[in-house]
Amino acid sequence: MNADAQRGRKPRADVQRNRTALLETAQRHFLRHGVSTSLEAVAKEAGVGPGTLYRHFPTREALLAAVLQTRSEELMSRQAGIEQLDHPAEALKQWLQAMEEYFSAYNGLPEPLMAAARAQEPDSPLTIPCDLLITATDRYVRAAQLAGHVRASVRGYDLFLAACSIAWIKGNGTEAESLDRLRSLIATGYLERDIQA
Amino acid sequence: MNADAQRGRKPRADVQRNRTALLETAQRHFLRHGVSTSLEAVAKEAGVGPGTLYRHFPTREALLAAVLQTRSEELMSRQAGIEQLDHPAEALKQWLQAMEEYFSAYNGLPEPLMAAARAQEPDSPLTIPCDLLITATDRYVRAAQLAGHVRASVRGYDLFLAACSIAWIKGNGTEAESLDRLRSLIATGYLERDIQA
DNA sequence: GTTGAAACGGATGCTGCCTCCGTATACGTT
DNA sequence: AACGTATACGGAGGCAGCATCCGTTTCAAC
Repeated sequence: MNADAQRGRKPRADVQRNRTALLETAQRHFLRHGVSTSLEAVAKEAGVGPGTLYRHFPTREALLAAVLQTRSEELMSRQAGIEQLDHPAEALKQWLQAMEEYFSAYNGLPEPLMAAARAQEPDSPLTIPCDLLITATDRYVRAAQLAGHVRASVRGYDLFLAACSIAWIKGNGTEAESLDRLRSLIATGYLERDIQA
Repeated sequence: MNADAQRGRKPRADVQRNRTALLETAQRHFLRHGVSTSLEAVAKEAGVGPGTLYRHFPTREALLAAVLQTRSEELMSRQAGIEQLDHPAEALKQWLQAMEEYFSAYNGLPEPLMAAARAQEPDSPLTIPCDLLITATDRYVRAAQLAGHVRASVRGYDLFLAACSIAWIKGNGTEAESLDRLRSLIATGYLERDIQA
C-alpha cells in the first residue's frame, strides 16, 4: 500500500479482502488445531490458492504474527489498567497472568515465541512483539524491586521465560491444580521473603 | 523372542542385528537432529527399509523409548549415588539436576515426555519411564519435607514439571545465565525459608 | 537340501510445504 | 465504455516425510 500510495495508485480491493479472509480463517484454525495447522487448509477454506497465502504471509510465523496483532492490542489495553495499580507486586502478578493467557491463546504458540525471543536480529516477525513483552515485564519487575517486593537478582526476562513455560505446560494438558502449585512456587521464588503472605 | 523361546525356536539373527543397527543410528540422529528427525533417513542409514523400522518400532515414540533405555539406566545408577547423601535437600537438588540433563539429551525430548506424563493409561511407551521419574522425584521431595527443608505444599510432580520445562527452555537456545537464574528462582520457591542460604 | 515360518524392503499412496508462471482482475486512462 | 497495464491470483508441480502392504528373501529346523 505504501508503494501504491507513492505511485498514486489505489490499492486493489481484492488484496485487502483476501488478507482479512486469510487472517480470520487462520485465527480459527490456530484456535482449533494449534499453530501447526495446515496452511493449505487455511488457504482453501479462505477461498484462495496457496500462492496467495504465501504472497501475503511468506512464512507461518508471519501469518502467526499478523493474527497475534489483535491479541497484542488487547494485552496492551490490559496493560493500561494494570499500570494504575498502587501495589507493584500485585501489578507484576497480574501482568504475568496476562502474559500467560496471551501465550496460551493457541496450542503450540510458546515454541515460536521462545525461538523469536532469543534472536536479537529480528529474523522473525515475532521478535519485535516478544521484545516488547520482555521490556514491559522488566519494567514491572524493576518497579516492584524499588518497592522492596521482589528479589534483586530477578530479571524481567526470567519471568518472561517462566510465564512462557507455564503456558507451554498448560498447552500440554496438565491439570489446573499442578499449574496453580507451579505458579505459586515461582511466585515464592521471585518475591522478597518478608512480603510473602 | 518370547514367542520364539516358547515355541522352542531360536530367534533369527537378522532381527537382533537390525534392531541394534536401528537403535544406534537413531541415537545418532536424535543427537544431531533432535527427536523429530526423519525416520526414513534413520532406516536408510541403518541399511534397512522403512518397513523394517516400523515393524521393530511401530511409532516414533516406541523408537525413542528404546533409545532412551540406555540413558534411563545411567540415570538409575546415578540415583544410587544420590540416595547415599545425608542432606535430603542436597539429594533433591542433585536429582533435579540429573533429571534436567536426562530431559536435555535430545532436542525436542521434553515435548513427548510431557505428553506421556499426563496419560495414565500407558498409551505411550514413554509413560512408564515418566511415571518412574515422577515417583522417584516424589520420594526425594517427601524425604526433604520430613527434614523440614522443603515446603509442605510441594509435590514431586511439580518439580518434575519444573525440570522438564527448564530442559525445554534450554533446548530452545536460551543462554546459560538466564537458566541459572531460573533454576535458583525455582529452588527458592520450593525450599523452606529458614533453610535458604 | 528342503521346507515353512518369519522378517525384509521398497513400491505405493497420502499429506503438507512452497514456488513458479500463465491467467485473471482491478484500476487508471482515453 | 473500452482499453492497457500493473498487480494479484491460483493451481499445477516438485519435493520430503509418513506409514502400509505384500511379493520376495532369509533364516533355522529337520
